[in-house]
Amino acid sequence: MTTMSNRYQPETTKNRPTMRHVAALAGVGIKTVSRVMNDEPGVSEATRQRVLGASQQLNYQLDMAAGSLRRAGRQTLSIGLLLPSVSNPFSGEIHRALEDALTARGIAVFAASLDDDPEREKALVAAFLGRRVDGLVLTPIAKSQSYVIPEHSRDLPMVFIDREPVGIEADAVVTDNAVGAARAAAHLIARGHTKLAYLGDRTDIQTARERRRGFIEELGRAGIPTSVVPVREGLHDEESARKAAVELLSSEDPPTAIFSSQNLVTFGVMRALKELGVSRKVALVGFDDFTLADMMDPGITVIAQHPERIGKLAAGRLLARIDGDYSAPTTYVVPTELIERGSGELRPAR
Amino acid sequence: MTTMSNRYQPETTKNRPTMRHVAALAGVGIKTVSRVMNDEPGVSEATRQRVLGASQQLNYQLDMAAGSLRRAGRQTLSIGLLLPSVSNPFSGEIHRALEDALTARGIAVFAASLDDDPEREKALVAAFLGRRVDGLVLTPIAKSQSYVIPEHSRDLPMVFIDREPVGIEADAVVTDNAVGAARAAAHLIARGHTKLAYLGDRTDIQTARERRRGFIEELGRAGIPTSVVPVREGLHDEESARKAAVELLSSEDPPTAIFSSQNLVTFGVMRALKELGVSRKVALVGFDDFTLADMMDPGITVIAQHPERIGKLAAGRLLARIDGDYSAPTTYVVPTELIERGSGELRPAR
DNA sequence: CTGGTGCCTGACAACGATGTCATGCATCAT
DNA sequence: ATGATGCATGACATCGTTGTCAGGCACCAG
Repeated sequence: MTTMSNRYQPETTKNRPTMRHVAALAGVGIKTVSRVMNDEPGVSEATRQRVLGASQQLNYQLDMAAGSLRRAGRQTLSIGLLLPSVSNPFSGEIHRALEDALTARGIAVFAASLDDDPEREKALVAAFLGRRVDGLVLTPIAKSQSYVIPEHSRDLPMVFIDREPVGIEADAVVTDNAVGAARAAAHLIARGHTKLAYLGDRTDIQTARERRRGFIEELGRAGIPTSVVPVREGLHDEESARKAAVELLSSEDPPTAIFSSQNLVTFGVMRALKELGVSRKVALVGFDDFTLADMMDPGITVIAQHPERIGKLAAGRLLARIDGDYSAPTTYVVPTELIERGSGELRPAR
Repeated sequence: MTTMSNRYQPETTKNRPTMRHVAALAGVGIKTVSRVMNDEPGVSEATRQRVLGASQQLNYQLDMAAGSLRRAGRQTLSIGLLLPSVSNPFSGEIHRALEDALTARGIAVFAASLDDDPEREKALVAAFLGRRVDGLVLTPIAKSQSYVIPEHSRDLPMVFIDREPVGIEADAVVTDNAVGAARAAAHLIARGHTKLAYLGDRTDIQTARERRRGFIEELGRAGIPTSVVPVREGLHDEESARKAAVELLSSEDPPTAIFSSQNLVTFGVMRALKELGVSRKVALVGFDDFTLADMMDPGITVIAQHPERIGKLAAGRLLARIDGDYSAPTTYVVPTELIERGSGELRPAR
């Protein structure tokens, strides 16, 4: 019987109410509803209240996707964030700092993990782009980021974090890896060490290479022959690092100090030192801080990064680009901090 | 002169190419482009190749938001995830497990932190809803989640994690808090302890209350008068936990075993024990596992939760709901695991 | 009373895509 | 030759919203 009568009564249906439903209930045009929902001027207070009432009654909510389809500038108020892994504490800190800066502006964050997989990097970026994000914050892992050049030249805001991109000129926020590693070396040398060893991550990771470079160069500056310095690389997990450290420490001329380029490697070295009973004899400085480092015995001296600063800076750059900053791309370098806790202050046994 | 001629040449403009651009370049209708982009049948191979070529030349990418506006079911292939904090390792693990299950289906994840703020919970849920997510995974913190009833009754897939929702019947995936805490108590009692203490988080947190209940009830079952058991609550950070523990241990009749209900509390207790030099005298079992727990001296015995299982289960439920499972809401309980590392196996000093 | 000035308001097209449906063409059986 | 069949294709309406623009009404000055 009633063909049209209840067409706009979403309470009965399972469908979300739209502006038309609200407009019908309030007895106004949909454009007026749009004006009220967007706090635009030009609506009488009486009408405003009626619309607000109807919208609450129907539990109406603006569809941002539909809106941004038509709206000038087409912003979706969402950005894509690509991290090594969302379960990595370092990434988590960056994520959090970014989020804080962006939610203040009503921007939501798509987060995804790339697991050192270059293919995944491209696929996830494509997934973000398909969702029309207003910007990207990426930890690059693929050999080149030139695949995003088309988007970048269309002025899609884009900031790379932790590692600098290759094949594209874009903003980046990175840790001062080389300087941090050099500081670790200098710290150990100043404590009398001459037999230092470097234990590092896979060499295809830019930051790992930078850390090695900084460490080795500092040894060179101190006059230590760098060609004989033990360098063990390709360590990507705790166990391989532990083995490498045990091997090194059991050699005939073991190092008196170790620098580990990354958390998991540091953990592996700590295990090796404990296993061999030399935690208080062999010095250790690790790159990157970690929870409970001060509770170890001895406390672990580290070169601390500042993920929250990286996140905050990246968010700032991204927002500036979103707001129309067209200045030349820049790389921002966040300094590290050496935190003394004991393990790095051990002196070489005579 | 040429008014329309270069209207569809996005290479020259800063605008994203649309289907019309691709269609114009390939010399076909936009519906054909749509068919090709969506792998729909009914397109000759020759046409297909031509469209694919044009789309690659223009670097075209489907606009999912526009598509889902019209598409049946209106799926956006994105979900909202609300966590205590994205920088919290426990949350990170859940996030990661969820992501893995969802990206396999092409679903992207909006992640946000709520920082124990009930207002933020509502605001963030609203932000997700405005973006037309296909589902929600929420860690409830507000007193009641009845505010999402409208969405829930519109069949928006929704799974609560870590804590059960209040004021709404919906799927939930939680840790077996009471049983885990009881197991900790039983473990300590079996080692001869009769003077146990409980150090816990804020009592407005459901999981904290459950853990206390489980712990205390187990003491009761063992015949220990529960009214005199020291219970210190409202500890939300390391420092307050440390102070509480020092105070407790310095009292005239100190406990011989401590159960801490949460990581930060465990850390605080560890500090207190170390400070007072009783790490090897007072037993400790902490709820929730943490990195390097086995590297402490002694290793810290914990009731481990399984965040990855929670995430995986939650993802499974969400996908099932998205796929049209209309069965009654259920609460899934993930069991805990006691991991012996030393601190929980210490016996009371005679 | 008339014309001008604002303020509210809604009709309509458009955003970029997909669902529906009609059309054209080649192929095939009769 | 004729009608039926099936495939490939595109015109058009539509999704929920916003930009544009024109119309209506009240109010004021002359």
